[in-house]
Amino acid sequence: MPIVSVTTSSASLAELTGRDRILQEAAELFLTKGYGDTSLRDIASAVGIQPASIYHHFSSKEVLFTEILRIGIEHTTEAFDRTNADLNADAPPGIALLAHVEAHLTALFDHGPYTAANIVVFPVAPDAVKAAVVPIRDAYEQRWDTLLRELATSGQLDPDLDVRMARRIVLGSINSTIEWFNPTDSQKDAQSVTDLAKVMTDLVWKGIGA
Amino acid sequence: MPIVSVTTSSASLAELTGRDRILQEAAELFLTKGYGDTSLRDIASAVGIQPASIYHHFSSKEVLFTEILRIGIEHTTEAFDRTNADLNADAPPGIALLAHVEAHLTALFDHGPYTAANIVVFPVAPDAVKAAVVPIRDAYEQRWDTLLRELATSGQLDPDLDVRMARRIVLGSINSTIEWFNPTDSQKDAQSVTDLAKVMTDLVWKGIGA
DNA sequence: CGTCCTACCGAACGTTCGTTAGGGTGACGG
DNA sequence: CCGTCACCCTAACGAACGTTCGGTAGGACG
Repeated sequence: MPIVSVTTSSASLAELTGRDRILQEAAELFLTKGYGDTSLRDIASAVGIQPASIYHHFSSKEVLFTEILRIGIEHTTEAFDRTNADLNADAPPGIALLAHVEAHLTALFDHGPYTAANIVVFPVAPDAVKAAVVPIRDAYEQRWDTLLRELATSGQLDPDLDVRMARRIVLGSINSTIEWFNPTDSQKDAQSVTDLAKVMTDLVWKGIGA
Repeated sequence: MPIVSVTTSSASLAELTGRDRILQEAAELFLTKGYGDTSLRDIASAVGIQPASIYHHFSSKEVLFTEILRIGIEHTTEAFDRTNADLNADAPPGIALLAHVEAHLTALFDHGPYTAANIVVFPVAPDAVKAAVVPIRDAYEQRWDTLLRELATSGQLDPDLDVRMARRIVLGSINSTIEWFNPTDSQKDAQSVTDLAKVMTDLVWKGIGA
């Protein structure tokens, strides 16, 4: 059971109350304007409350931001574990990678600002926030290390690539898609997250060369 | 001739004077703490001058930051063009990609904060800064589009991958290395930028699958 | 009815912010 | 030798910042 309830992605903004509403609006603002340029007055006015009211739910701006990052990682970690549970034990290794890439990307685009903030804003976050979040990040990254190590020992991964470096490259590559991929613009470029996952898995697995 | 002189990477911090010194220190601070959490007083004290003195060289904080991003792109663009000029016309396509990946990565790690800020801080930069920088970014990205289109028309690129998307994936992948790669820590993990370029080129070209 | 507790408010606190005004000093060209 | 300019200074401005404090409306519970 999670320490803090996590808002489901299906809940619309207006349905949220109090604390969850603050988290949602704050996450969106932090993501677009960064930490330092987002004031508690910005957040409060987006929610429709007074700045002082935020302190009823969070003891400081840093704590609020840390909680946002934590929720984002929690979403992603749960998606990873769910995928692991769903995966057939004797599934081909390419399938396992694809499934986890898709799970990661789905978490990334479904829970929008929470997960995205971990990639976009975390690198320039205050040291105190970083320190609080790093352990949770590590736990998630170790899941990937385990996955990639299994692929390597089963001979399906280039042995010249050490696992930690491979994980960094793979996660870095798929994370970088948040800078340009938008699952909601269903224009002619129309691509679902599933399509993106396929493309990105192909990239890291087979490359783009013909 | 560039509008503004660009500091060479070999110049040490102490050698720089006035304006260049401000740019260097500001770039480092922006990169680590973000835009909003870096004050002009922070920058001034790092340089060893008074906050007001910055206004002799830059008309505002936004202009200073914009100039840093501009210099970073300029470095990268020049590295791209230099590589193009050096490349033998009949070089194999794999070599061309490798050369440009290496040029990009070298620019990324050689001119540290200037180029890195474009990846780390730009996404959360103030709108005015973004608007000023986007055109210069586009010019660089179009160089990559041209390169990838040449690889595609010569049949060496997966035809299912459209050029713009391929460019985003390739640049996103290699840019994401700044989050973890450090060329200066010559520990057992010792790897030069050249080594990294080789690995990243292999990734986007052939993938990590065995 | 009295007593909590949750969720919020209005007002203010001290601090820090980006920015401006105006002055000084040393190097250099006429 | 005088002006000009580059470069930096001190001092201060109003605005905005994170945060604190005392208070209040309303529901739950005895």
